[in-house]
Amino acid sequence: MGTRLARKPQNAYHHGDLRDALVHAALREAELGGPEAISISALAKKLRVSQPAPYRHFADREALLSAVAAEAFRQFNATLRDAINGPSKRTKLSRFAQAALAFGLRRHGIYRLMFASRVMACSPKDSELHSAAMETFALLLEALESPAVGLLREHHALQIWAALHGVVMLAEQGLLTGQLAETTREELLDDLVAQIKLSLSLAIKAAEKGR
Amino acid sequence: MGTRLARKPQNAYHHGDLRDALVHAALREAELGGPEAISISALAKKLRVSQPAPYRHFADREALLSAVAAEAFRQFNATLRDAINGPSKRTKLSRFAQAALAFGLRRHGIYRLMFASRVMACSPKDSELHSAAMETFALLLEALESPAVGLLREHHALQIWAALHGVVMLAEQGLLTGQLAETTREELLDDLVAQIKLSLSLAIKAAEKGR
DNA sequence: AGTTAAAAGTTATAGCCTATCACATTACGA
DNA sequence: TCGTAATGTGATAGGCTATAACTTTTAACT
Repeated sequence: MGTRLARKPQNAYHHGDLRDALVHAALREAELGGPEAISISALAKKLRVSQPAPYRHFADREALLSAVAAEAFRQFNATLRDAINGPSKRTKLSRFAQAALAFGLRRHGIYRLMFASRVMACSPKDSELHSAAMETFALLLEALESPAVGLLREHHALQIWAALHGVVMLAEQGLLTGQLAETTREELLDDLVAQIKLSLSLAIKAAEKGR
Repeated sequence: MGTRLARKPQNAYHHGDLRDALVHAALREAELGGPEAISISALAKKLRVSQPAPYRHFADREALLSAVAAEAFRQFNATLRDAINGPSKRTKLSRFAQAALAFGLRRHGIYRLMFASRVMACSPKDSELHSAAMETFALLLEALESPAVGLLREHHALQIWAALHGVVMLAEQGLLTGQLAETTREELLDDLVAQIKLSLSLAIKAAEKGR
């Protein structure tokens, strides 16, 4: 599927499915250059459409970025779901972590777009972006496989989430390239998961003793 | 010190210290709007200088951002150093973590600039930016107060660094505002520090047993 | 089927931004 | 003191976002 053709009308005037075509073309751009590589006018040119046409579908550039980020989150979620459900000797959480790291490094332009804070911060709670991101969190909770409930469970999920995100961000910036080789990254992650699992079990024991 | 005046020449033609003035004015802009709020021409206007003048001091916008990020790292480092050396009942590491989180949240525009990956990735190893960031890492190592040596020490430092960075990033994006209140953040951090300390001591014991 | 309003696309244009060119002025070392 | 490097200026090219006014389809209602 090369140029993402229109569905019904091949007539010159109406593109047919410009909105979708824009999102996917933008995703391809971001793949390499990150969010700042997305230019509305460049996309219009590439899709053989007049420069202001995209504004029929998106209020402004931010709105497009938001839609692209939402799509990226959906792909991210699909990957994570596969990792969780797929077979492995390791724990679900470990598979989740490795998959997230791999996604973040392999598709780092997109990953950066997903977490470009303005996009997340400016989009309202009911947006598709927000709900897609929430689903990611739900997947993490699922991967956690913890008997803990309520706040404790969420608390630990957040810790893992933060640590994971931090590793990806640092790895992308080459801050992990000091004396530490690339192989260290996966090791680092496994350590991290093991460590959090440990402290999680300790916390649960403490909580049980408490009540 | 309002407008960051020239040092010697008050004559209209030469500004005197335009480079420095640009960096600090840009830092003020980024304080609110992050890296994307920095516009060379806007800065030139604000400093009463012609629009192309900044290009005498910076090859392009990226170069300016890089210099600004370096200055931001220096301020970050100063804050962290104070936190480490200052008095507190808590551990050095805890103080370090709390200070880093506070900086990241209070000055989140700047923090985002510091870790805007293109800036870091594109700047060469010998740049002032890179060395400033390395000093941050050195401070973390100092705060760690661990008897561990070599790779193990660095390994744990990286884990903390990543987790900390992750928490800041997530907090900035409001991803921590679900059911979890703001007070949870500090708690989260302390848990995180405690947990890492724990696993660190375990790892050291294991290493000692190993040799 | 015919009319009409909404949806989706077009050309033209304004305004901001980056960046480069050629030229002017000042600072400072030989 | 003389000249060159450093620093600043006006002019200009080109890209991008965004809006306005106009045109062409689509499809919805009678």
